[in-house]
Amino acid sequence: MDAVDTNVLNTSALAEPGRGPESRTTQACAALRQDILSGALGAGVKLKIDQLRERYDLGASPIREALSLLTSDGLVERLDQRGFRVAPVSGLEFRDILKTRCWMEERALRDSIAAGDSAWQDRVVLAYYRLSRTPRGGPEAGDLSGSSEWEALHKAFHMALIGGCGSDILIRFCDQLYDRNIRYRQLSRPAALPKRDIEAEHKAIMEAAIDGDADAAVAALIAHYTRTGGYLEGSMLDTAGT
Amino acid sequence: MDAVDTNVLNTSALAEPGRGPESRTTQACAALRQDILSGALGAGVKLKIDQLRERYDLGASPIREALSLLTSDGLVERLDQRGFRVAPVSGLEFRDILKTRCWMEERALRDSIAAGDSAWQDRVVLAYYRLSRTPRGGPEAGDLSGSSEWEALHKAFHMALIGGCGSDILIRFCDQLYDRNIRYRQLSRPAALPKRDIEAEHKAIMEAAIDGDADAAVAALIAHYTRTGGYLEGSMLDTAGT
DNA sequence: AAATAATAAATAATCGATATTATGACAGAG
DNA sequence: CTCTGTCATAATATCGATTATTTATTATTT
Repeated sequence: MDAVDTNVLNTSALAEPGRGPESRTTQACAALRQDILSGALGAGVKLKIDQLRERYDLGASPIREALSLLTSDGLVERLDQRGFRVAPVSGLEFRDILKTRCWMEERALRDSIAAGDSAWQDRVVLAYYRLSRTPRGGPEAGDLSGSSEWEALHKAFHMALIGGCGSDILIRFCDQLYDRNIRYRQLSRPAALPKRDIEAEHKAIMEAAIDGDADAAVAALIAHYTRTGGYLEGSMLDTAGT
Repeated sequence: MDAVDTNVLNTSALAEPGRGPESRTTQACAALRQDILSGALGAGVKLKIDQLRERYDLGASPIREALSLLTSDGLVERLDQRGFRVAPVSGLEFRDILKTRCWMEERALRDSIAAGDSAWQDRVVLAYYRLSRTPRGGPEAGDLSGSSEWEALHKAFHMALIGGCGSDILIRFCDQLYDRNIRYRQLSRPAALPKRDIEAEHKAIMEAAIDGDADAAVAALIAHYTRTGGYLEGSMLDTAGT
């Protein structure tokens, strides 16, 4: 029996020298994802092919294919015969994402802890360590590129936490929801950030998880999410731009 | 002038009836989904563009785009620079689907019952009624087209059950998993079917749900799924492509 | 003879151009 | 003054052909 690895589109900008040249479609997909998640392409914005063609210096085919790939991830909307646009945001969807995410990640985290795999523990610790020693480079720095490295490590940490649950499907769903959630965080970045000690929260989650204290780990994780959620909810504005 | 629009029943998430003509991409997507779910395109089979181009009498672009759309639903796998193939099956994945699906649908069903929306109840009753009076037309009939109508109604019934949960995200995930699961059912169709009274199981689920008895409804639903799962597990053969 | 390199065939990915469709302005009727 | 239908414009969706890459085959070398 071979463990079939399901397709993972979430390439975190890893350029491997030895194997495989990236197709233009893959490039376009990564670039578009990046720009949507970072907010460079705002919610609801119409994605005209020619415009994107010029922006990324690519042909129309790879662009279209990349947009198609992103639609099922909920980042792009496909209006039949009317082109593509960045998926719009709404308070309703945000609450749905938050709720579903908390619930799914709780399950995944509990399963991971229950499995108690030592390799999993190692990955969690390592991911935490990398994250903790990387400055966020957030609003005060203003540099998106520095911040994007932090973003990657942050995601890696959270994915490592749930990575031992044994369900590829659950992991993939959480991955999708993580990405969809990021956009909402970007919407009110300056407001919510400085007030909390996020690193301490991460540490609490990590330690409880490694200790095998599922209840504490889950509580810390949920608090981590809902707290962010609360901030965002306050400073959310429905920018349904056409 | 010769716009022959083959109106295909779109099992996908959002489809507005009465609206303009379908794009070729949408047609291709529906046709491919149908053929993959029905098993006409077996698991792991390589999906060569030219081959599909001839099969559906379409250009390469719509085909590629349709395949890209199906990728994120887990029905098609995209090997960078090496084309597409039907997602392979495995016992591991089957168990993952079954487990995750039971767990997610339990949640969705409980939420739907808790919400207690009367419009939701109506939809459930209606869906059940339609399903119950439609013959399965399964292995003995051998007619796939008749059976595909039953398939559509069966899915509609199960989606109606969880449709009142209030979470679009959860509904979509369940939808995806339902489709992914169908393929496994097709793999061992003759063996598992005749032994049970599936209609009675549906009735039990429906009645408990309408009565507001969440525990009973969930128990019946889970039994419904795991029973099928057990049969399949027995007659499963790992036809791994590579 | 086995392993490696070179070549040929097949197929995927991409581009440029065309046909189709939606969008928005405008004129004319009610 | 509002509504309705028509037409010009912009954008999408699609096709046919070209280019790049992988896979299979054959030839060459140790």
